[in-house]
Amino acid sequence: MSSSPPFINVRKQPRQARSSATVETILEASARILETRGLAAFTTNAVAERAGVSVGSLYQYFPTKEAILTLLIRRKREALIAALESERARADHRGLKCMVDGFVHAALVHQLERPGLSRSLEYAEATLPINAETEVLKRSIIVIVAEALSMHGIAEPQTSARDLAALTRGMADAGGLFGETDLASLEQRIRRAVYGYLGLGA
Amino acid sequence: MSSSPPFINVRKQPRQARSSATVETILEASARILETRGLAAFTTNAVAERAGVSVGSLYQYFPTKEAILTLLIRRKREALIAALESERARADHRGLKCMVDGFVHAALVHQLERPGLSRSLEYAEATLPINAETEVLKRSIIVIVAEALSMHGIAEPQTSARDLAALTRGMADAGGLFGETDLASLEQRIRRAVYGYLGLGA
DNA sequence: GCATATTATGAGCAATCACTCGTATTTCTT
DNA sequence: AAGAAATACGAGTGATTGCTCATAATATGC
Repeated sequence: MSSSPPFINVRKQPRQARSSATVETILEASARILETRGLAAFTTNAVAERAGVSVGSLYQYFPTKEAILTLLIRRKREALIAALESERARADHRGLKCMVDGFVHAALVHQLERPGLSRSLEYAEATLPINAETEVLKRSIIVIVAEALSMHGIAEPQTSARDLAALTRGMADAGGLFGETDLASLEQRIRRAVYGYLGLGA
Repeated sequence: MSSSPPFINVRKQPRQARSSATVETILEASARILETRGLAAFTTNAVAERAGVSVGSLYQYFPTKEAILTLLIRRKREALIAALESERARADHRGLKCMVDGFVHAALVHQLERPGLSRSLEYAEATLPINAETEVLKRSIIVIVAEALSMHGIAEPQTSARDLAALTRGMADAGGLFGETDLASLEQRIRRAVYGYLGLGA
């Protein structure tokens, strides 16, 4: 009954620089496999091989295959949360429109950085047994947007935040799948939909 | 060089009623597994067991596991195409808004009928090696909407059709995941976004 | 009723899966 | 330099995978 470990998904905490590097290598190899060949190709043997690391090393830091997925999801989420929060802070004294633009831009850049990876992690999360920690991060993304919307008098901020996130994700995903390169154009089209949803004039 | 078989995904054409029933049973069992337990649980043994059929029977009608997925995807696509086309036919003499409403409604009902199944098939299709036939169906969905938009003077009808489909799918998917029951409310929110995208007044 | 096609069966195969464990190597501490 | 701790290794485990094939059961045509 001593202190609980800070990371339930990591079997052993890296104490030397080289083991931290190993963990990062494993995570990046996993990400590459997920984005290029999808969840079906995501096997522990494949990850170890791609990372240039033995399976044994992999299992020293991750108790299960799913733990890798969970950590990847958490990191992605945290990155998006950071981006959204910096956007909210910057937009506090600006108008609703300007702030929404910032959110859309952050979400779009975030997702189109590695579209295939985002897609795989998204599906994995919907299929995986519900992870409390991941769920909290998911909620807090919505909460950040919802609070910002609420501050500008938008009705039903929670629902609106969920809808806008879903709308943006859907269009970004399709853009990634279609091989869209003109990010600015896609961004503008998303804004049109978002403005319409919020009842703002174009 | 005789006539090519009508279905490349079916190993043997059912000739008796009972074998057709077997094929349907296999498809429905696959759908249930996909929607309740996801792609990872979708194994041929699991499908056969759930269908109450032997693996051997399964492989008499489907050359590979992926062939089942392909057929499920094709059927879903064809159903949506039929719904959209009936909507287009009915809306020929109505306004743009009314027609768009019909499209949104059809797409939403189609996806929320079995949200988990839609999600799994969607991801499977993005991961599977590109299937020409499936790609054609995907395109024709966009074409149907694009032509309708074009007829009402919407600029960039192809891109707009893709965007609206993606937007609707994203919001519907999130609604399904969230367990949203009020279909009418979700439909109305989607319409707000769509109207905004198209530059129509609410 | 009999021959022939059609359909159904499931034990079992090779391949692959997630994961373990005994051992070797490297780094840290002193 | 030497012992201890941390890290890396990879052959090998049992389980599961996609799928085959020899055989049995059923339906159809005459």
